[in-house]
Amino acid sequence: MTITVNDDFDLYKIVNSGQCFRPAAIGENTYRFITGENVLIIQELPTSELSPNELSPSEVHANEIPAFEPLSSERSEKTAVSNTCHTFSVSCSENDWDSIWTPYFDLDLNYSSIRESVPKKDKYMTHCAKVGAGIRMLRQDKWEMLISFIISQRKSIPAIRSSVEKLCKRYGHPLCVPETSETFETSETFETSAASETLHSFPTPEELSHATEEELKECGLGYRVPYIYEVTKQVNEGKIDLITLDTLNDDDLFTELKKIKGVGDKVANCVELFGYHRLGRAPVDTWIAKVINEQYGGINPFPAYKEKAGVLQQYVFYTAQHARE
DNA sequence: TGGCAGGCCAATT
DNA sequence: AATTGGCCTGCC
Repeated sequence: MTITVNDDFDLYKIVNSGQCFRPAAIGENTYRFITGENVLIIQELPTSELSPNELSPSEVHANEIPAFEPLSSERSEKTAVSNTCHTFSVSCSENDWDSIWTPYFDLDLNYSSIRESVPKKDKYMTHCAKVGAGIRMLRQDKWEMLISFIISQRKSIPAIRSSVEKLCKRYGHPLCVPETSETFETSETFETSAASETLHSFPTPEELSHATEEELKECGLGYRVPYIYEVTKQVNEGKIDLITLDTLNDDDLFTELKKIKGVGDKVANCVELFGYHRLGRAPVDTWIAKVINEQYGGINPFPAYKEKAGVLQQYVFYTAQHARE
């Protein structure tokens, strides 16, 4: 079926914003998302027309702003408009779109107004909001975020993806993948990467408890193995209840998450932002630290943005990662 | 080819 | 409280 979105919504940027590790591009303007037992294939359709007062793609990325270039040819020029009406073909029912995917993509929150609320005097933030427009804060699974971001330390994004996929393949269970051949055009470049193999869920705590420490090492987890092993045991024994933790305020949740072995400031903030949807959290990693030093004289600008900090952090992170000097 | 990657922990001041 | 070395592994 076809759906429309009247707010910032850019699948390429979402997939490449660092907040998620499993969603992927599987074809021309076509992406696959997974949450729980559900798999979504979503394809952006060409925009029919722009309203007169909307900016055209070339205007959006013009000016003397450092050139923003897509990482690869996966992305066609036509889809670069982020702040207009988008049409998508989706593989799910209307009911599933409303009850599962609308919350997942956080479509009830107006992101363009967050973007536009950035004061002009914060020039760098304004620039990043423009470059990152279209990113949304996915409401992802708490357990998956906790494990994924414990794994993420001292790893590059491709390495994180690789480890997470190994965990899914070995300990998750098979998922039903929507049929794509009729509704969606799949280009040859992507077919081999995703379409051929069966897709697995992210392992539940129970499923992951079947892994021995020796087996976890084979997933490329290195020194993080005891962290993963320990937290899995604690969750299964009920010593950690990720759902109940959601009743805590941001600071108390932070304190509790940091009690977990292998979870420091950065990971705790990531779990809060991506797993608990605490949008006031702005994790400081090496990229953001660099920006704070080079653009803000060493003073972290995010806390002042209160409940918008997390969204803006994603814009900045995306910009920093994709900037070409 | 080796340095480094989206850190954290423990030991040391 | 602040600083520092060590750590598994894979990617560029």
